[in-house]
Amino acid sequence: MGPLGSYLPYLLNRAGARIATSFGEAVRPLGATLQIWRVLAALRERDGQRMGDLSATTSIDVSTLTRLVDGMEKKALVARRRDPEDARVVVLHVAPEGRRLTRRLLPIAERYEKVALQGFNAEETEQLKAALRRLYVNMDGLESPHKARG
Amino acid sequence: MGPLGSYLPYLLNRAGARIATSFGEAVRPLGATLQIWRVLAALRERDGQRMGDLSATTSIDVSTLTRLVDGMEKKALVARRRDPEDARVVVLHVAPEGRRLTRRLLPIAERYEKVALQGFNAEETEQLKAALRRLYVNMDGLESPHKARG
DNA sequence: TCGATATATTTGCAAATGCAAATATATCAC
DNA sequence: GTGATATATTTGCATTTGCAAATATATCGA
Repeated sequence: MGPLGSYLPYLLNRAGARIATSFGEAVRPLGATLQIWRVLAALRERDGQRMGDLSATTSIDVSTLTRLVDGMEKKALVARRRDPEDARVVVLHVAPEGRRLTRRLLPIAERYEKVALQGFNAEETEQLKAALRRLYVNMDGLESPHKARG
Repeated sequence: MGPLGSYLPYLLNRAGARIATSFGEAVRPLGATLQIWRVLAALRERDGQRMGDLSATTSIDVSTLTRLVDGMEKKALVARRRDPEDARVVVLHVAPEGRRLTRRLLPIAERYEKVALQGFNAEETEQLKAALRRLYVNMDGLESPHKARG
């Protein structure tokens, strides 16, 4: 077995952590964080998601999400609404302030995409993304049984 | 722009976080953590590294590393030694208990490598690893100026 | 040798995280 | 309808994290 730098988990986690940290720094001046961006991006895709759905699509733990949304509500980025169909459910809607912030975050996200993938052509990019999705799914086989995720 | 799941930072960070968490769970029964494994793997590659070097090769912040090493010393996995050449420097050496643990962790690491890369052939695997290294380096271009890393 | 500056590590502290327990509501069996 | 069980969210709490300040040692220049 080779050095640490040849292990996939290391390479993957290292790259993932770095891009996350770096992105976080980039959006801080706008009063945002990586997690806020994820929630906004998820809601942009489909507004009015419930906490549980958001947790799944953003990969943010529900308990963390609760507190994150607390903060986002205070900033008027989103609004919680009780689902009238099922009062256990809370659905989240983007507020005007949230849409405004999303518009400002999008170019940053695009820039990150571009810089991170510098030197990758379209095919390589798609291959990489496909590999990352595949890998994520492969990990199902290792997840502890009781808390498998979507 | 597409949904969250088409953004590279998201895909990357998600996969990286998942493999890290999962690996962490797998080694917990042995009293280890992902970070402990990283330090041991780094020392296995080269024993007697200084804190700063270890921080760089493992991507663990030095302050975190200090506390991590505190714990590892208590478990007799490693031993700190003051460098006689330069008393500012602390070098870390694996202890017998640490070697023993490393031997038990190696097969787990190999298994993770295998399962995560299920369905990837040798070429695809190398492509992915190369892409992750390249990506990591690309991020240099976005890092905030004052704290660039090796 | 003394002071100034540089480098290496540790400590202080506050924020983020995630598990488990608590709470709230729903649904099912009877 | 009532109690038991299931589902959704929040809260409690302990751990992890990383930045910034503090400490320790080294080196350089006068």
